[in-house]
Amino acid sequence: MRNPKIADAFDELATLYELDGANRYRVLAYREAARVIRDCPQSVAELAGEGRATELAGIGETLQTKILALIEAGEIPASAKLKEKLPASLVEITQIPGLGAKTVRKMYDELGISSLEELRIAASEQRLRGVKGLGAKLEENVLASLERIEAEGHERRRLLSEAREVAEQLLTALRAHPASGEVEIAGSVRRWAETCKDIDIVATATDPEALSAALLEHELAEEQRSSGGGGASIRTFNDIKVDLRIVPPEEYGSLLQHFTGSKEHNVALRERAQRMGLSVSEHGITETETGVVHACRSEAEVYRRLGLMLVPPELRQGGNELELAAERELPRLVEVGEIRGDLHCHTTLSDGQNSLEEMLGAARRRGYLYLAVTDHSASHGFGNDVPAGALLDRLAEVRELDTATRGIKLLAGSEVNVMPNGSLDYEDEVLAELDWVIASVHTSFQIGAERMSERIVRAIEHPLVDCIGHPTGRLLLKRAPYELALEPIFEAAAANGTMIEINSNPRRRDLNEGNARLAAAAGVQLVINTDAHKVATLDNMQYGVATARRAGLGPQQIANTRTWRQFAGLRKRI
DNA sequence: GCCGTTTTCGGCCCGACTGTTTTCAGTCG
Repeated sequence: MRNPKIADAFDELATLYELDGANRYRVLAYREAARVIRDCPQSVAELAGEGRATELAGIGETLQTKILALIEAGEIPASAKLKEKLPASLVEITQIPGLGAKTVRKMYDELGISSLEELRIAASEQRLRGVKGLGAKLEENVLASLERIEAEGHERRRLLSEAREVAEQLLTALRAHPASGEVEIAGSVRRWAETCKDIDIVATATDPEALSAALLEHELAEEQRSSGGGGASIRTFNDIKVDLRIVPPEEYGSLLQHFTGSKEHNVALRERAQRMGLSVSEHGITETETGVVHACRSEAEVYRRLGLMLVPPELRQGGNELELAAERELPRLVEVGEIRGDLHCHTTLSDGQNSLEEMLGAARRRGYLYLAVTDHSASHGFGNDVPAGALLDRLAEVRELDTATRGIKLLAGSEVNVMPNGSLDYEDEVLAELDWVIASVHTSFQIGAERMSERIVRAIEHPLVDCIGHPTGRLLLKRAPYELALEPIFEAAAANGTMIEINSNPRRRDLNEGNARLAAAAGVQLVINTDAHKVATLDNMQYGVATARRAGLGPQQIANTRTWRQFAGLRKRI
């Protein structure tokens, strides 16, 4: 059983307990456990089988027993028992914004509401206001939420790239406004998370009303949600919610820290503060004993007062970053400016939109020292296949262009398909002519973890394969990774000197941060590539670098921060 | 239910907002 399924079961159990009126800290414990299980890079089912799930923070003997029961019986006995008492469909009602377990339980006890449809009818018949504490406004909100849920399914997340585009435009506009002081993006966008729900911006201003107005009047704003001296809120034309919060300069650091999150990071930060006799909020740091409040102008001050190094936003994940910050051992993270070359891109030869010359010119303008052009291979579908003959023609073209170009080395490469049995779709004699070979899986995703891992390991062991492309095949918000075991893959890659890619396409981010961290720890050389299909998407490098930063990786762990000469020294073939 | 610079019991992050109240519980980020 995979981790997300176990995590979902505990989330459901947490809500059931909450509906049952259990101790809130017990509920919290189940929710925390669900999060830990979801984020765990190893199979929690296997850990529990070995009696080692208790090594995870937040999982004790009781939860381990429940995990084993879940795997054995398909359901946690405690959940089954609660579902005899309460309809399981109440859980789904708590998903509606504004309706927590307490309210849902009350509506069930007093009105017998146990499904979304019953809720809709009761709200439209204005029967909810008969319950003490519920009123007309709630009925209105419930109906609006139900309508939205019907229209767009559950709450819509979007790719970071989509939100960043909007966030950066707004940031530029707000910073240019005469009333603005400090302006910064906060939230998941600032942490470079894979997906996000909304955009948070925090600011100081000489005239807060005027700065709020600037957001409301921005050309991207479709709906003005609210406004005032404390900030403003809009919805953009592409339906992204944006919150601007404005505070006095002396509280700016505290506010920025607070709204950058993550939630898990802030919880850990506050727990640490409490042990020091301090209390952290978005207004400042309070000495519990004296009540003295220290408002913080900068984020650095927030962390300094807690005895910590400034934690880069990408690392604020609620992992071990605070311990590292306390020991002054936070890693020095790789930066976009340190990337010296891109080793995965496409041209019009396969499915790209720009020519070889155009891609080379763009790479050169970026200041790269090398570029590998890696069009798809012989068996690639969609009419974008490149027969061996065409590849050899391209090779000659690359050699000629490389000789004629100063300042950047152009490499002849290919992104070859790894067939289901692990073989490649060009003959070795053809591959041997190339400077750089990426092997990727593009077909037959459903062959099971074991066969998929063997397939990729075989490609890794091929002497002419330099690198594995987008290793897990996931597409964010679209397609789950295919089933595979990464441990043997990382082990084989380290042993064979085959590099592994962090694909920077914002829909891929593959490897993801957790797996990139594990790969680096296993001694694998990582390469950050864009997989660009046109000149503009060479800019996606920032997303791959963000994933590496979130994995805590520095330039020494990323092979393409090297010059080409240094890079060549890391390769298995010279 | 978990966990230990509070160490096997007694705590467990904080404040704003909303809608409903007339002093606050519930929800959310």
